[in-house]
Amino acid sequence: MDVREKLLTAALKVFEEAGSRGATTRRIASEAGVNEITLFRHFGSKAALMSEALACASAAPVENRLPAEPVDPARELLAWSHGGYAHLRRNAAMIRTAMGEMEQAPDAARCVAANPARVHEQLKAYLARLQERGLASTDWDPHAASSMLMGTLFSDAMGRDMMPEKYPYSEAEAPARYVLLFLRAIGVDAPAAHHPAEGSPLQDPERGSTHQRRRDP
Amino acid sequence: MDVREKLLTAALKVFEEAGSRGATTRRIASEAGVNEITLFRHFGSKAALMSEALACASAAPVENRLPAEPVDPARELLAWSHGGYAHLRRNAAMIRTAMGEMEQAPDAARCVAANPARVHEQLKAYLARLQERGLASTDWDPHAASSMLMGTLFSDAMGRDMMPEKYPYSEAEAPARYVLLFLRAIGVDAPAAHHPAEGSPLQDPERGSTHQRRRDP
DNA sequence: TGCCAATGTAAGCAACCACTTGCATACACC
DNA sequence: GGTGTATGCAAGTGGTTGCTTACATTGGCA
Repeated sequence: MDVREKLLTAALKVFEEAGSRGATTRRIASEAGVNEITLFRHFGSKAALMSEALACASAAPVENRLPAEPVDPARELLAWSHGGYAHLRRNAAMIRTAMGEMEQAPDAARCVAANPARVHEQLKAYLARLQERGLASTDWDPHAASSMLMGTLFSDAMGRDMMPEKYPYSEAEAPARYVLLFLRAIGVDAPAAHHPAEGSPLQDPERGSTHQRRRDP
Repeated sequence: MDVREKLLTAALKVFEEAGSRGATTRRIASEAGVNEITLFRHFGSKAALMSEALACASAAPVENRLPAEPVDPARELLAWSHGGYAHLRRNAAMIRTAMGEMEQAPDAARCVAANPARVHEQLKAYLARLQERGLASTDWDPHAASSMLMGTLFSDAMGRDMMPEKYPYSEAEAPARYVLLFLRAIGVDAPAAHHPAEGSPLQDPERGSTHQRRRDP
């Protein structure tokens, strides 16, 4: 493994667990198994190293794609949520630290914030398309709905480390639980038997049987 | 204003914008308009000051209460969301910083996490009561639903400072947008004309008229 | 007036920080 | 063998940090 690369990943790891002030050049170099001077010879300054490490870390793409034309909203939103949630969980520590230092290093925070802003636009467009195609109700706002689904996944991914008792579901099944509620919110039918392996146990036993809505009581 | 109190609020403010490593005793004292030595004479050490400041800050109660017995779910959940959201917005900087330092100072993070964990239990109990009383559908999980509503409000409150363009709604109306979606998710009717002042403009024009659900197409 | 507690000023300490200089070592390539 | 390049080691620079010591000032109260 190249020395530069070792230093970059070490910088990211130390940053995650100590913040930029706690990420001292000594600690980063030691984490990379490299002399501290090598760090300066390669990157010139700590600031340059940190900014490069953060930039290349948040450039990692999210591997969840929504089709331009929706076909099976339940299945597509579930797959999308799984991918996005996994990405959030993988980078949870970095995201938390970068958010915590937004006031002191707004550029780092903005670099981390670029990704979700773009993803939000994609989801919003997909949801609007659902409405156009008659695949969902039309009496809700795609922007708010997109914020809702993303926010739910985000705060689960961030809070799971801080309040484990608040999240009894496994990371694997949590997104499905939220998506189920979300589909009801936007007026999409609950998924049919698409995923026989994981479809059934995610709802309460009396599933669907008592779906009463009080209409003008 | 007492010197102790001035130091505590100054410590909190500096912590919010610089983190615990950036919150130097010199800076806190200067922020409080007090000599640095007075800080040590009052609190003995920086760690003691910070822990007391954080403890008393996160002890501030959330002023949103849910009734033990639900009467008007839409109105009650909307009021609850408004209160909780306002509290989150007020403490957003502190919460972000504390979350970012979870790895280095887990006790501070746990002290901040205590409040939402308790609130989550209250909301979950309320939602379960809604189901028992037949005021909502029964084919969803109160735990996941509580996480969803809280997570939505939380990530809006945290992200609004970092990505203003992602949140075009004002802080005043954002909770209502989410609550509207949430009520649909849990199968509660949209609020009737309870809030004539703010009820109408929060839904799309064709409100309720095209609430179609594809049933076994 | 004298006393005492709270606060301020000045100076400094050891530890740590980012970063530099000077020199030794290793290894690849000609 | 000679040369250049990458790395390591030792030491040190000026600056900051948490915290201390010693002494002066203030103001309320007996």
